[in-house]
Amino acid sequence: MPPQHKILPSTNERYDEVLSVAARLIARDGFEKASIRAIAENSKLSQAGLYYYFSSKEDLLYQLQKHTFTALRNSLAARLDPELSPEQRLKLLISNHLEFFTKHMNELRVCAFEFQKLIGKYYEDVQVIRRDYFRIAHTIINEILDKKWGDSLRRPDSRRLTMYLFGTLNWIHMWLDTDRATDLDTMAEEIADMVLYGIARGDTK
Amino acid sequence: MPPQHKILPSTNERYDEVLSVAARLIARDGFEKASIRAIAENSKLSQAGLYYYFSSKEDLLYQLQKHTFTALRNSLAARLDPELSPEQRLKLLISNHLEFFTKHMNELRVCAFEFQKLIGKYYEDVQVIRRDYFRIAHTIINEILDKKWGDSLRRPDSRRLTMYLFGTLNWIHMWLDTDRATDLDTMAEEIADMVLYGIARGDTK
DNA sequence: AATGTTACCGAACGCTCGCTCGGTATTCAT
DNA sequence: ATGAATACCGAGCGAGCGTTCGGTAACATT
Repeated sequence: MPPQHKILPSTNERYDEVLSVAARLIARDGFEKASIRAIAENSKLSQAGLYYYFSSKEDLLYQLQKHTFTALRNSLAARLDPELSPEQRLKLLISNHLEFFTKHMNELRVCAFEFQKLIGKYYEDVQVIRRDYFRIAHTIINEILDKKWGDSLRRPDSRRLTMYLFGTLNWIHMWLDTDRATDLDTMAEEIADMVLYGIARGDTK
Repeated sequence: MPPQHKILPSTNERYDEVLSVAARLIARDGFEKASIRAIAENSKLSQAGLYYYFSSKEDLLYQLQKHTFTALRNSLAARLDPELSPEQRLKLLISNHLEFFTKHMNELRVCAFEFQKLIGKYYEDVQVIRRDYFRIAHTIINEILDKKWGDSLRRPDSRRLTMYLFGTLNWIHMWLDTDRATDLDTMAEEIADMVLYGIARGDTK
């Protein structure tokens, strides 16, 4: 675990507000352009005051990503029932992801697009949770492939398929209008249907 | 068209080298962290010398994106044969995109992830080409949907489906190893098959 | 031979950045 | 009552940023 400036109780209003403000500004302006000064002002803190809660700007980004990604993974893990078919679990993963999107758009955006800005131990520590989330999806997709392809030589690569799905999910930040995010249930079904059954007629293949 | 510092002949070695170096550094470090100093040094130019070719850092990003995106769209347009079925045209779009990826990875990455850094007229000018590229994909997908869904109420939204596809394509920059990019043909087929026919058995739907 | 254009460069300006330092008011424990 | 911990703040440092300015050598034109 990377060095943390201070161990704080998780119920700290100021701390949470700073994270929320930082997520908003970093999501809008990018990590480099979102200055400590701007984050402090919008949190009603002085710049120096910020450093009571975070040891550096990178530490702030790290806390934000770790907190968000952990919440996303836990939200999924809590819902996944091993009794469900892999197809149903895939739909659940997608709708969980999109639901999380509506609730924590800024935070998720920062996780998706700024995670390469972390280096060294900060990076690796977040990467652990990231990989965990990936592994869940990867396992589901592998089970789906088992049913259709078995050990066939034409079986597609499950890791890449998982990446294709995450591409679709993460790219939503780039085009979906903040306010019009009402069709999330429809979208979750659309994406699941596309990945599972395709958009073209099966018999013309 | 945004103000251009200078109209230069397109066959200018120095100019091309600066664009190539800038693409490499911006792809690696991001637009803000890739400094004019670093770009100049790697181009064997002084900082001041750079401003002979570009009026500002934003102008440099604009030139890079416009040049790259135009080449991508033209490459696709030249290959698209209206005689082909929409399914075949979709495969062609995907393999053209991935082939362009292998040849101009840095440039494409900058187009995908830094296009929001342009503002005003710079942004809109690139957006025109971007939209053109989108429209081509959108049209193809609409034709595919026509065959399966017609006017059915359950027909999925073609714009969103197009965005899902671009998400998959653009996200490849985030995970594909530079050197190991040998399976591009396999990947193009994988993506096309996933989008067109899905990864699960059709009869268990 | 004189003039203009092209293709640069060294130096520096003004600004913003992340971060630190010394201090302070408030709360809490002894 | 006193000392320590908590939760900050004002001011400023040094570094790096994009950009500009005044110059200049090489070449082309007249």
